[in-house]
Amino acid sequence: MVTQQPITLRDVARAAEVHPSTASRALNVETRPLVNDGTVARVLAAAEALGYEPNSLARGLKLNRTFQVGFVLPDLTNPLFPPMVRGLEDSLNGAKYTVVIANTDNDADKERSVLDAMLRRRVDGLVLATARRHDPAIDGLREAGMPLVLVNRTTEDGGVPSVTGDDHAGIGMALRHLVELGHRRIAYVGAPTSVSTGLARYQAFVSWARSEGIEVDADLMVSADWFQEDPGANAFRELLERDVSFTAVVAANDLIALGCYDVATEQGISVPGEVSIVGYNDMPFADKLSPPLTTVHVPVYEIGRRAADLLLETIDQPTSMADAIRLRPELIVRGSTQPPVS
Amino acid sequence: MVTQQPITLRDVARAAEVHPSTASRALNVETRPLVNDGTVARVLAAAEALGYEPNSLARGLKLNRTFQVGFVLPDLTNPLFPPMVRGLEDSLNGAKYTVVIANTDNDADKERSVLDAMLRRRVDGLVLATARRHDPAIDGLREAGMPLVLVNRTTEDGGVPSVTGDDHAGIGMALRHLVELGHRRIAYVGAPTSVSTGLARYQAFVSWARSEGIEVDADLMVSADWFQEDPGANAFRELLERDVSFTAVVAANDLIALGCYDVATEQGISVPGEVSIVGYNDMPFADKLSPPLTTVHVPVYEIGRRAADLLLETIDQPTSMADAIRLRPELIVRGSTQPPVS
DNA sequence: AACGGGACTACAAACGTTTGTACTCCCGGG
DNA sequence: CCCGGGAGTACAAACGTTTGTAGTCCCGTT
Repeated sequence: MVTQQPITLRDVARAAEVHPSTASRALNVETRPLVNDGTVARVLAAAEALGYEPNSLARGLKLNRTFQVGFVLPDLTNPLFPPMVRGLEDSLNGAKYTVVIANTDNDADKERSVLDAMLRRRVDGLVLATARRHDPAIDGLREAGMPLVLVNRTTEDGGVPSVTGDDHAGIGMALRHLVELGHRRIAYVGAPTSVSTGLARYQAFVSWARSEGIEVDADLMVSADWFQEDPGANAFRELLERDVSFTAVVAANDLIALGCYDVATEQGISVPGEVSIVGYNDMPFADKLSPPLTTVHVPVYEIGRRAADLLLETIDQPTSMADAIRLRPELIVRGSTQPPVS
Repeated sequence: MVTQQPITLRDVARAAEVHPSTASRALNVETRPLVNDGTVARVLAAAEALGYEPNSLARGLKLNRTFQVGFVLPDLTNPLFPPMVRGLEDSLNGAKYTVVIANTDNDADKERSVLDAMLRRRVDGLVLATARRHDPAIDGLREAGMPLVLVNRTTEDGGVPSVTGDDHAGIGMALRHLVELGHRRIAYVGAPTSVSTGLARYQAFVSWARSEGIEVDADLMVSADWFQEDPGANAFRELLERDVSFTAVVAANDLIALGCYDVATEQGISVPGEVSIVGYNDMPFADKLSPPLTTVHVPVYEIGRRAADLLLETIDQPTSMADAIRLRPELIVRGSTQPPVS
């Protein structure tokens, strides 16, 4: 912990009595075979003894890399993202990379400007949580040859590696849970289909409803304007005004479910007494709501880790295939669902 | 958005028909007076036209700076921190700095290792949210000459700049609120006094109780083992077992208050019917609990911003005074407090 | 006995900046 | 007429790496 002025490669070279270039090759596992085993040992010992740590600026300058990757997300304050950031950092720090976070607040102008800043900062790669189904910004980045990985959402234009939760499976778990409890009239409070998750969850709901033999009634489906509480509340109000009967609702995410909660208390509807609600994401504090929210847990930390790994791969060999990794979610049953009373 | 291979200083020098060194001086506002006004104009124009962005690696290598600052915190997943991170980034990115986040999970070994990693990474400064009242790690960093700013918590060994909420004022707001509602028997569910916030809030409670003419009864004071839900629940249970009467409790933070909630429902005690509870921090979703939590809002984003500014100052002139900035909190009255029934 | 070549190592240039120093003008004063 | 000096600019070294190339040594083959 004492002040040590930086040890350079020259220092360890001198200590090992070799030329700096030899020391460099000895330390780099790629080039290590080029140098005699004895010398390698000497260099390694010297480096260890002196506590040598390569200067990543010099390294980056030479290799034309910044060892920084950008993470572009709507808003770090959304509880979905901190665990993802932890996953990213845990993976990337090990590889000596650094994560720089940028928030777009769902604003197109701001998104453009943060992407621009990232480019000028010369990040080595980008993790994007802001993809729309057709996204010119992403096309631009790809053309510019920037290594990319999408998380959470994907684009339909293909060719971009991504790591997401398996929305089809997840919605299936939610729906089957309700069906098993005995619900037959199940509503869906969705989200904009302009982003992949909104579309996928909608489609999954329809498809699972069919395969479970549940009636798919357009009157039972509404869409919130965004994945947030107020839009969710508005959508649920709209649903109630239609005056159709239902005993349960699947929400496109937890915040929308929260909006449904609000309207339910507002209108004196008991949850889960009169209507069961299941959310999506299992955000922190979902267990602290009243009633505790039954929801589908998506492995967010893991998504971060895998995205990091994928990005590193892409940086190292830009030719690599565009994997689309889907991680399996898990149903978390809490207090917001129960058999229908009817 | 098109692929542009990097423009270097040589390029703009060539375009402006000057030597790179002259271009460098012209672009740097510090050294600009050294060069003829006309040439400055020519260089600036060329740089603008070519879209020149200095390579920060080369710059950092020369200046012996990484333009990275570390943010060491217990856990990004704690909802207190994301807004703070946003504040930090908003301030630092403007100054071309990058924030690298490290979590300690409240583990001493891990803290040591992340600090070590930060040092080896040669960050230009550190923001610490993990200070204990006497903290050898911090002493070590100071001796090593690392620019530091503490947030949230402070150390008592002095001399380190810090940005915190004003806990004395905040606890005062909480207590006065309860007194104004008519409460006289008010309990305090505290937190470890080994960290500054724990101590300050405890002392503030005692001091405000006195000045408000409230009896300070040791039987009404317990301490949770940590700022978390389960420890809060245990502490509250202990308080109840003492079988002393009280009508309200001040909790040292929101999570501890949450623990009190849990025990209350568990033992059939109605909040706020039988006992009012006020928390501290105003964490996200505090308004979503049932009942919505009355709490003291601390300006976390602002803390981040100010910490960043302070750190930049400290980096630029290490002689600068060790300011201790205290930001004023605000009472947020929600549903967990009401006049005592008695 | 000479030579090709493998194994290893040293040399030097380069990445893109910043900055100390030296150079060239040109002007005014002695 | 010469010289000191200020203003402006160019030169070159340096930051700490990586890597292409050239050098040395020695062994085995002819």
